[in-house]
Amino acid sequence: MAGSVNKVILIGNLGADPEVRHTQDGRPIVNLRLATTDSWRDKNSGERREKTEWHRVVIFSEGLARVAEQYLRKGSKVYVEGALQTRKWEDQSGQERYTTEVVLQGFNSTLTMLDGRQQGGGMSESGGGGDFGRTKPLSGGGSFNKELDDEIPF
Amino acid sequence: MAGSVNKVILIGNLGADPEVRHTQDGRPIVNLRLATTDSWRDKNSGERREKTEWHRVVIFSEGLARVAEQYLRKGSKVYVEGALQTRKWEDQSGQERYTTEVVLQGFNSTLTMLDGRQQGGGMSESGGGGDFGRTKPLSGGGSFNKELDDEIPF
Amino acid sequence: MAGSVNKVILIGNLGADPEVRHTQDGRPIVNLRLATTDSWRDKNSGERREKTEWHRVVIFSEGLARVAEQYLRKGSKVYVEGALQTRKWEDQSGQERYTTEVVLQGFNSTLTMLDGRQQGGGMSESGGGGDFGRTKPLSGGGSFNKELDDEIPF
Amino acid sequence: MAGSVNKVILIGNLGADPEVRHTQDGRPIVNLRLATTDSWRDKNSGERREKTEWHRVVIFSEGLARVAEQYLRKGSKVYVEGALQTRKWEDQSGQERYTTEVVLQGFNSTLTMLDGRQQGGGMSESGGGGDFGRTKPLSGGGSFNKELDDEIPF
DNA sequence: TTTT
DNA sequence: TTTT
Repeated sequence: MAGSVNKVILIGNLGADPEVRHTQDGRPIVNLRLATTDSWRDKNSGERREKTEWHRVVIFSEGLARVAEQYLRKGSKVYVEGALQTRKWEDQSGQERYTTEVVLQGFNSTLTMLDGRQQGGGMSESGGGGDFGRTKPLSGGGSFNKELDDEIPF
Repeated sequence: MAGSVNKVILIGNLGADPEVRHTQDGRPIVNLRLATTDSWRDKNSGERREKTEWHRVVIFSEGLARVAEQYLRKGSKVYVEGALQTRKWEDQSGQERYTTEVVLQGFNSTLTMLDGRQQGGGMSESGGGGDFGRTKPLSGGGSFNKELDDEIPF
Repeated sequence: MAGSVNKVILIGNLGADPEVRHTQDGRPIVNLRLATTDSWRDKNSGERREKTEWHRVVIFSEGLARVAEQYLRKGSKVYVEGALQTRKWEDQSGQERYTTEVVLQGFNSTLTMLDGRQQGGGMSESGGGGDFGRTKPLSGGGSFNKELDDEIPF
Repeated sequence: MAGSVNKVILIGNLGADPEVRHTQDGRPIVNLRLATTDSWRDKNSGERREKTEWHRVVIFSEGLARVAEQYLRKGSKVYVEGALQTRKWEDQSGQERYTTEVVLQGFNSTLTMLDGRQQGGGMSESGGGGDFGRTKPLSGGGSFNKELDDEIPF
């Protein structure tokens, strides 16, 4: 459709280490579980209330995927910019299910680490840190791989 | 959590007239089905490919809900700014299901109509049009009604 | 710096036809004057007040520049996504001046037309219209040309 | 104008402590100098190049201003969401000058601290830290005070 | 003037 | 399952 925009911006922390799968030709695809927490004061009780939202982030952009695999860990705080995508799948009983994800793929996708040092483990052997060893928000390199959705069993 | 952001920005067209439900105390809650379409040229075949993504938008902000009810129709083009929220529900067979929606509620929610005239019907009797008869992006008035999730059967 | 983001999102109308200049090697650079209008009701007087903000948009991305040149006209409504940049220049009297612009350059830049038909003139001969004859938000192609700032007299 | 959006999203570090001024009736207005840094690899030389952009942020929202005054210091990393605004002023020689700022005022303005602890000084006596002692992105409280632009000598 |  |  002419003139459409589909953009998600999240800042949150990883609830687990990145999950990495690979396509048949060896490119990495990374899944993140990202938490954002909203808190507010209840107008009636005056109590402070808090609600955490969990997001599924899927990184198809090769450069961003490699970076996420190397530098992100459980607890990492990241800025993520991608698009909403809902995919259909079948559960064990053959029923249709839908899962909505934030997809980083192609242009206008960004991943930036917001904590200079990793608080999880595993950084030492890989070196780097900070903004993944580069300093610019990492952007998707333009490869559109929508077909991958099909070939990958989530 | 300190320093978290959860923001969705969409520009698209309504696939149907807004669905309006009401809370027990009479406030409207509006559901929109919003389409965004992405198109690209396939790198291998060179063919133009297109993919439409459908989004569920739920408007809890009273002001925005009233405006959506009055002025939006199937086909309307809108700018929407809200937050991602996934809610759990049970299907008929008692199985847990999850639905992810773009929620307009409280601060930092916006709804702006992008077509000066309605292309669906129903605008004439209500007057208005353009940006709903006002010209500023309509913003959520701060009422947080997370409890509503429970009381409303989607 | 690690973890920095610089993003501007505007939806507004062009106050004039795009201005096009060319680099020595023939690439187009396009300047837009874009208006956004905010309106609100004065809390004291109750009167409706309105304020228009004018933005300078500079398009270095070759693809977006060509599209803007071809399809945008005075009055066109556009969605623009770019970055803030302030450049220094000297006025006639040799005094330092600063101008802040929204720059579309490289990744994470987007330009999308939001009115299907041009309301200014000049579209007929160029054909196109809608979302510039393609339907995906046009993104900057990755060419970083910061040096251009210097070679171009604004 | 119907359907306009004016939004700036920045993540960067403060180059100096917040500057605080007060209106005649005692409300604080805070100015921040915020740096965002973009880096890229030069396509010709292959060298890594870096460019820092400095932004003027003005906080009119009373709640956000108090928070910025209390918890932000030189070096603090923040997420800022506001709107672009260019104001005209006269220099000493009576010449018209323009300054573009990111204004946090009213709805759709947000300020979130992204470093849990202050690295500058001055936090100890004020306590707090983290997300300013609350955990939700702080939002402008809805007070539109555009008139302030006039009454304040920057 | 920040940060890495 | 994160974070404060």
